[in-house]
Amino acid sequence: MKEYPTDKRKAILDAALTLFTERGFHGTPTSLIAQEAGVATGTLFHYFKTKEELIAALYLGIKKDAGTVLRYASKNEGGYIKKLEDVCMAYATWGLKNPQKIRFMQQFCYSPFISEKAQEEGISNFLFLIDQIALGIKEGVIRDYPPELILSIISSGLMAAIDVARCEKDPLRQHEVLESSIDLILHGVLQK
Amino acid sequence: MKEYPTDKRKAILDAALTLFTERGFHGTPTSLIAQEAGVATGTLFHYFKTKEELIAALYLGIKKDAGTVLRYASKNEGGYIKKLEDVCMAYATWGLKNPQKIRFMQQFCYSPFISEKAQEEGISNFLFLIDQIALGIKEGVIRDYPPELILSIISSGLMAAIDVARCEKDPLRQHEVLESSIDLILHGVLQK
Amino acid sequence: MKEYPTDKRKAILDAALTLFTERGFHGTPTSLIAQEAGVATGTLFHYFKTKEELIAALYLGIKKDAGTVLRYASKNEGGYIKKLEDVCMAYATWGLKNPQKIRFMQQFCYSPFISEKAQEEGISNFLFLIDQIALGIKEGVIRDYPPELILSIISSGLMAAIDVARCEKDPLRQHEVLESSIDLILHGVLQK
Amino acid sequence: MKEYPTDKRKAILDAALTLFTERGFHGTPTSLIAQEAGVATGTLFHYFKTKEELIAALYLGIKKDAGTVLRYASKNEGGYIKKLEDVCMAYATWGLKNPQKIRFMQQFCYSPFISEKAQEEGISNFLFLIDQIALGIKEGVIRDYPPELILSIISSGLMAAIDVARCEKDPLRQHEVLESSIDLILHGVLQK
DNA sequence: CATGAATGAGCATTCATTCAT
DNA sequence: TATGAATGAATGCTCATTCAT
Repeated sequence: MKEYPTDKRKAILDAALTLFTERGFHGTPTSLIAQEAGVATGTLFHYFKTKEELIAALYLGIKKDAGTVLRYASKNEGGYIKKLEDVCMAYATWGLKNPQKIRFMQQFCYSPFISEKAQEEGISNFLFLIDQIALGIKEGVIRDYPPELILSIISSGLMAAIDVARCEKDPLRQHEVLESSIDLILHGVLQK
Repeated sequence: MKEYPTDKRKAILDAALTLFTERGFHGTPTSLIAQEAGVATGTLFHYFKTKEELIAALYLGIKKDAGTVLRYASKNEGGYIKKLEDVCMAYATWGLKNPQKIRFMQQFCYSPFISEKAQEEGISNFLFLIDQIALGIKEGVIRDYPPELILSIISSGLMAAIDVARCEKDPLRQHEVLESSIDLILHGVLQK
Repeated sequence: MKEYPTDKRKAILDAALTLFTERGFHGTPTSLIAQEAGVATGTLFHYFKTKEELIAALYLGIKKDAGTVLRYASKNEGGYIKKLEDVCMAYATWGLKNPQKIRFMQQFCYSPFISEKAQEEGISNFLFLIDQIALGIKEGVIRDYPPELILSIISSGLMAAIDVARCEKDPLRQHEVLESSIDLILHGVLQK
Repeated sequence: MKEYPTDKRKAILDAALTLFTERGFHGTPTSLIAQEAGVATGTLFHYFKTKEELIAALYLGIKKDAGTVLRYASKNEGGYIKKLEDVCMAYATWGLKNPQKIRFMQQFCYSPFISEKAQEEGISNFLFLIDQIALGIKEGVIRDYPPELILSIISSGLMAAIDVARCEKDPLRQHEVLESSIDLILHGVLQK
């Protein structure tokens, strides 16, 4: 399905992202979103039939963003391990630069506000990583454990890493934290 | 009846835990909590001045629970590594057996509903682990990285492990998943 | 300040005035006001952010009403004393014809429900009378006492007069009471 | 009916007076009154069956207080006019020294919270003044107007005077204001 | 497409009052 | 007498959503 991004539609999504991360889903009235976006309350419901639909759209957009980053990074040159590291670093860096998006995902990935359909649709962006990991196992580069488990552990580790890195002010130190984290995480996952 | 004087406070907390995890914070009216707990709505506010205070009490109680489990496990016999494994397994097992408590923490640890004070108070139960990890580093058993980072990665990994394990029906399989996870996580953290 | 009197806004104010005087501020639920005004509860809060704001609006509106009556009467032809009598009679007559507005002011002028700001804003409508009294003193028509004190005594006397007059059924008798009262009050204030 | 004032009963009345004048009737929960009085919530309802009964008791007590002051002053030596002045000054002075009681009466004399019965019972303390005024008229000392009207104007004038006097800090100035006021008020009421 | 006034169900919280102890 | 935990009806206010313009 194609989307026709309008100024207003984007303004609403942007305002919603900021407000949701600052105040939570239920702490953010649609009227406030509309106001911050500079549109009328009715307009919001013109673009999104429901508040939940707005949430879902935001969720899927962010997941797609993240997926794009991952896919792009996985096309880098280099051996399997190098590529795996690059993918992790790309994801972590993206998360560090988009704190609102990360916070949004952290806040809502477990919440009942995200419908199952949206949940699954969001996950679909990451399924290709499962295949990559399965390949790594077959090639003897990655330890032989269920690929889904490995992916889960890696991604949750990266989320934690982003949180820790965000506590640092200095960008250099932030990068160091991410590198350390990726070393710690992958060291547990790789053979040898 | 007389032997077990109704602990209304506990009944409220229990009902709240179940309902919050099922329906989310804002999806759960206080009236419903009171009803499920078998008390009047006013009674709820007699024990908890505010809905938020109820949340905080729940949060802290669960954190304390988890802390107790950890502390108890860390007194086991055995070498440093064995103890670390035991602690991880104890925590993961507790999480698996208390899915509501884990879900609650997952849902609310990032949410704005938890005040900073409660947040910090909750974390305090885990600070002793930082010291343990620092000790491990000094003894050359654990890789030389910031202890806070290591703790973050371990605990987020365990949370992910619990999620994956919960997808399995067979308790044996569940245990296997936890063991695999702990292997994956600690392998990255330990020397050699 | 501009006002945009809407049908609904006015209906709410009218209903509130009646109900507040009949049942008191706290004895009047906003839901009842809305119902009597023929609007939804939400509509009331669309026009008045708060129940207190509704009160304040009512209070200021009535004060403004009264001020208008006074200013209009003070433009009458005639000597100073005649004008003073006219102003008093105009005010008392207005009060007698608008019993709800008078009762409202009596009930709420001392109450903590009226914010200080509203209080002062309300009084501002009457400040010009102070100047008039000061002028009378300078011209030797009014006895030499603090103008504020004289105004206080006159206006409280008029309020009492209205109360007494209201006990009469016959409009003629009511008017007589007012004339008697004004005679009694001004006789104490005027020279000679 | 006799009253058996207990420590607690008095403590409750005192606390109630202070709180009612500070926060209004409905702004003052019985629980707060009990707390300030240093008794349990149940105890308040032991002495006063109802919050309204407490109000009424307070109201009648204050009215009785005021009545006592008036009766006492009306027994002074001196001619009719001197006695009238004394009574007015005694009342005004009492009001100035008991601001809470005055404020309470101002707040509640028009409010629907005071039952008619209590209202009438309260007024009964002042009926003897009507007779006094009627006597004054018969003797040609007071102008020939309805005694109830004259009493209303005098007492409302005194209330206004108290309000104005309370704005002064210096007790001497306060007394001056009261004397001025009584002069202004009675000058309008007395013959020649 | 855009608006924003209007809606009314729903919710957190309060508080007078009761009653078992 | 005195207590204070318990009650639950009542209330101010919110907010997602609609719809006439």
